[in-house]
Amino acid sequence: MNKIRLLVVDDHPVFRLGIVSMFHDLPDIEVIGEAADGLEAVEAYRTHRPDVCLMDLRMPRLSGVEAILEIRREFSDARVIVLTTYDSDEDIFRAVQSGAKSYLLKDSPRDPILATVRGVFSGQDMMPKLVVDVLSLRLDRHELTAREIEVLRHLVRGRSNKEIAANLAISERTVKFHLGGLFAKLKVLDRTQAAVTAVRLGIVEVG
Amino acid sequence: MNKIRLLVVDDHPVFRLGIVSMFHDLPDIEVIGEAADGLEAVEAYRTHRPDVCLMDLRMPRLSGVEAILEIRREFSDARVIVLTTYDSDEDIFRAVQSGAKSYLLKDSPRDPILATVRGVFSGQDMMPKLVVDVLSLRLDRHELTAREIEVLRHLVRGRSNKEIAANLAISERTVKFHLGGLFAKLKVLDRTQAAVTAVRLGIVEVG
DNA sequence: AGCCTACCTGTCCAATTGGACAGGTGACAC
DNA sequence: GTGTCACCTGTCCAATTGGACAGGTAGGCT
Repeated sequence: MNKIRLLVVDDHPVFRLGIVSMFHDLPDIEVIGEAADGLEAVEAYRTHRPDVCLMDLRMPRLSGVEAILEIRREFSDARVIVLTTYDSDEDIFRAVQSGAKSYLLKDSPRDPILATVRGVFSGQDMMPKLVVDVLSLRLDRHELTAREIEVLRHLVRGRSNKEIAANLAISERTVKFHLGGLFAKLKVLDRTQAAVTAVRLGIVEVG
Repeated sequence: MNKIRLLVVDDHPVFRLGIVSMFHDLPDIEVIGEAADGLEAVEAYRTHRPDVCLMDLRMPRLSGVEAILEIRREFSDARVIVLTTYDSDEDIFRAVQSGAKSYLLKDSPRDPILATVRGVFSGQDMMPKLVVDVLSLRLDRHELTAREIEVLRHLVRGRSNKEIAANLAISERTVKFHLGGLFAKLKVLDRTQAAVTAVRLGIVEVG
């Protein structure tokens, strides 16, 4: 019998250890890899091709949402379960938009976590009621494009339009174009509000 | 040989499992008790009299800081290490004030955690550079004048200089004057970076 | 083919921004 | 008194910003 092959992604070593211990000695699940941030997660996914991935959201270098997007771009059938501390509607929304199959909080007891891994492995989406409630409130929101998110990342780091243009190898005018799209989608009026909003909603991580 | 007797306090079952696993099979440390919130921690401390206590901060019923204060009121030589997710200057400040011997983040690797437990057991205070940095940032924050903080709060909410001026009943020029002071003290070059920095350091709360 | 989308670019212009000059006040301490 | 500090104000100017025009390409879907 083949066990469910699990990839665990979390930047907290101790939490990873807890997760791994939780799955220790189970007859039907085994942890076949660990990653400490989004970049490592993408690499580990390419290497190990796990059946299911447990993914934290807020991590250095590449956030969980960014990692899920990248993984699902390469492996559209990837089954990722978000396991995080945070339950803000924005975190939930972005995680589900990015293609996560479930959304669990880190203070969940052991049994629901095991049940979710088994359910997602068998192809089900296992969204708790909380998630459904949150999503029903915001069906109208539009996703930011990949380019807009790139520009937003630079913006949050305090780069000027000129610097962003040089960095992305596009014209300054095009940077303004993407900023316009961002302002509209984030419902703000200038770059400062956009930066604060991006940080508040967790669209861009700051360190 | 007597092992270091450790009490682990955290409201996340998975995280407690990780901690306990980390100390499993060590020759010189053993976990002799666990608690899931501050009240349980105080009771467990009375019962077990551990050598060292690992304590989370944000927990139900009684917070980590409250638990430390209560424990140290009864056992003034108690050695408590804070182990938490949060690194805001307020959390760090209050933990150090309450008498914690060290302050670790949950994303710390295994070895520094072990080293800290051993160091604190032998009577040292083990404050990582993080704590020193954050406390000095807190001093920097206090160098901001009351007016500057007011301006900063408006800035983070996306107000223009004109709007801030109207709101504070001062001239637009004076707003610029305060902004200049903020840029220098926050070591940034424009309002966008100032806003992001203010949010990152927790000087202004959002959401 | 037509349609849609993401993406890219240009010119022109009004508004905003941030800094360099230069100068005020009142309060509190030595 | 003198000094210091937070606070306030002005003019002038270069740079940046953001928007209103008005276009372009490449790829996917029907």
